Amino acid sequence: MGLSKREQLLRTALALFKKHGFHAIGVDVIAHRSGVTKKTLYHHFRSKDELILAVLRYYDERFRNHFIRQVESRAKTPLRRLTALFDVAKDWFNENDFYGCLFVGALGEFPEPDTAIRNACRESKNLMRDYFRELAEGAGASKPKELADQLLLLMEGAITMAQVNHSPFSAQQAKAAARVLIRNARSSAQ
Amino acid sequence: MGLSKREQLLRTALALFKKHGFHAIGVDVIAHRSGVTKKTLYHHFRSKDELILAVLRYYDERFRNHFIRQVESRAKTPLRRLTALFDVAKDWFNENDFYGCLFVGALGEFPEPDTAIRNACRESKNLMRDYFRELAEGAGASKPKELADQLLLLMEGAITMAQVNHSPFSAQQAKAAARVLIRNARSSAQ
DNA sequence: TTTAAAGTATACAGATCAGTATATTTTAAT
DNA sequence: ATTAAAATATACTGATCTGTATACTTTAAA
Repeated sequence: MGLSKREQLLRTALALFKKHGFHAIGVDVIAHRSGVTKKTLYHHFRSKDELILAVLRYYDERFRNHFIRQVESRAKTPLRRLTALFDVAKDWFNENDFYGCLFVGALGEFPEPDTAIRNACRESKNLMRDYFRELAEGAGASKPKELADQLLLLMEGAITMAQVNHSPFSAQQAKAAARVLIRNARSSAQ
Repeated sequence: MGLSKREQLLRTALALFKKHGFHAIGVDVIAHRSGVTKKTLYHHFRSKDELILAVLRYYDERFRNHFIRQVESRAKTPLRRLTALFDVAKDWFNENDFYGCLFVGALGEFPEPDTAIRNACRESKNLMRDYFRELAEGAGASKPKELADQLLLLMEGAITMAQVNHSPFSAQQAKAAARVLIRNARSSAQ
């Protein structure tokens, strides 16, 4: 047996939202392309907003897990992993279905503050930041939180510019900048 | 006499697109809130897409001019201006109608490559990058283009994180990182 | 003062939007 | 085999979407 209907709906909606955004995609096309009726969609999700939220959570966990796993397999020390972040990002930017950060897209389409959708986006970035901080500590940075936040800015900037230029080159630029920031943070540690 | 109808439409549409994005805002509400009929809207713009494009161009020129003017008035040497970029960004993040970068929002909603809308977004970022490069050269960086691109990554990252956290603090984090990158680029110049 | 452009008011077309209703069929566990 | 949940097919509501049509009025320049 294949995927559950719920999982099928989440996957289809994710692919469509990634490419076209949220308001441009209707529930009809999501149901149809999932091989499911609209009634079934509304059986699993009370509303389109709830589906969107479920998609964000679904994607958040899978993406971050995959990203971190890639980093961990590619480099074996916290110091090396700090730069490997940008190698993994480069692979991501090269994927066919890369259309920028889904969460940033959601923030741009749902302005109401303190809503479930916006909070999910912030939480996702926070969890990634936590991983950066863990690595920065392990790498012996003098102020690991500051270094992690700076590297996160480079990462987010690289994501944006990869989308703008339809090129993964920003990942290399960010990696070069990251090396400077890391060296600086470690030398001030002495 | 007040603004021309065309200008009024551009301003209204800009404010609405900035907050809600593009697909979530209909031409009816734009016309109505401009105090204009839909017929008049379609007299000035052939389609909604053309209105969107006009809004992007309108905003691009005004925003960049304003941004650069602020930088130039706040600091008087290229070196100081390189860090002043992030002070001006902080003011921007503090504005009531700050909802992230309009162009990044457009990229998230219009996936079709090589379209007028996407090209306008890329062009806008290119022009800002050119200004960064001009400053980096004037500041005596060893590789001014590289420094400028790195600072642009920090800037874009700061914009994203300001929206995520609804806080201008990312501007200060980016400024601190920028200082390190600038110092490094100037010391390797010797 | 004539005249053409720009504007208004209003309604409409045809499509699509989110979400619901009805009635039937499949599925899976007891 | 029975039964309840899950799914189907289909149609519908009422709203909203982009874009157009018709008929009338204002505006501003020649």
